[in-house]
Amino acid sequence: VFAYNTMIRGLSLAGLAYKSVLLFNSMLLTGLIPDNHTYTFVLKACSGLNALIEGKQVHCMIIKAGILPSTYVHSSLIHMYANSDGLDCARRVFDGFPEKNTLIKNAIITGYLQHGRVDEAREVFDGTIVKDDATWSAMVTGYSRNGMYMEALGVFREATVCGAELNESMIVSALSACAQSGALDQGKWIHLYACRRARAEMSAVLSTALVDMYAKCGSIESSYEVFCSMTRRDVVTWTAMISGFAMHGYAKKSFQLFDEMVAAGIRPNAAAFVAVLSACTHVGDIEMGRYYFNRMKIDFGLTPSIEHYGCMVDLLSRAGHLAEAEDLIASMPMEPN
RNA sequence: CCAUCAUAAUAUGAUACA
Repeated sequence: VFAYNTMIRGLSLAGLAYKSVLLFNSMLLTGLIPDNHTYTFVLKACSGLNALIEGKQVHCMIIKAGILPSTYVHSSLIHMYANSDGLDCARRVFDGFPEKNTLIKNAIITGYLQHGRVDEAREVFDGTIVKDDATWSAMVTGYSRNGMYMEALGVFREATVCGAELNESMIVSALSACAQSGALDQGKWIHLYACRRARAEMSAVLSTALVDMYAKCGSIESSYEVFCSMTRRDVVTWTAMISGFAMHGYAKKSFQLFDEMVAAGIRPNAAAFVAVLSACTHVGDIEMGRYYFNRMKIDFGLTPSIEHYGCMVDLLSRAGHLAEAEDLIASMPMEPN
């Protein structure tokens, strides 16, 4: 059973959720009895596949096997239903769970937030007396993802007041809320807080959130300062900085950073190309636009997505090259949106 | 018999136009 569990989990972690479910199936055929671990892993694979029917089958097996209410198994069930568009079923699992603890509440709060049902999430959140860092973090992130930045920052402030430990996810989510709402002062405060709590260098994720926050709040200098202070940068960091300069109209700086990134051995992905193409659009540089659009295909073997075509159409149209823009739309392998 | 090792849930950054 242990070997199967490890493989079922491994396959779904490796993005092979389909094989993971198949392996679960062959495990059953051998006559082995799955344990609680097995159920959580295969449910996670079902979540990743949006496999509601298979998930329900597993749920039935859990019931028939007489599995007692278990935080892990039932959190996984809630997660699976929420992910597979079965929020009502998720609620029923939640309601049927006795002695609701923090973990099980976190699962249903997250489920509601994924579907934009913030009021219901808030209700459970308020009813959660013992909140752990995931509870706070889920609520901040959920509000932020649903465009309710003030509410997100409100919950963040509440967490600080309650003396809850602010973990990195929560700080990153709060910074994202500042970025999207232009709350520079609040962002600066969080920056100071993050500096104080950091024992070593901040993680790339946190620093990137700062780079993004300063850029979007109009403070490109501070953004670049944070960027320069970093010793490790991944493709997301570079992309945040490139789009920061693009938004402020410093296209040359964006191009320069793009080249530096490639020289540093970081492979640009689709998002990096959107960023550099948007730099072209903001200054109307058709030549550079064509250059990067071609490099993307030829040098990096990336297939342009609808966003890339969108950037090019935007760029060409603004410069009055309407016929070329129209031809490009006609040449797209996908339906224009 | 002892020692050692492996498997649990939820949250977290970038991307044009609008």
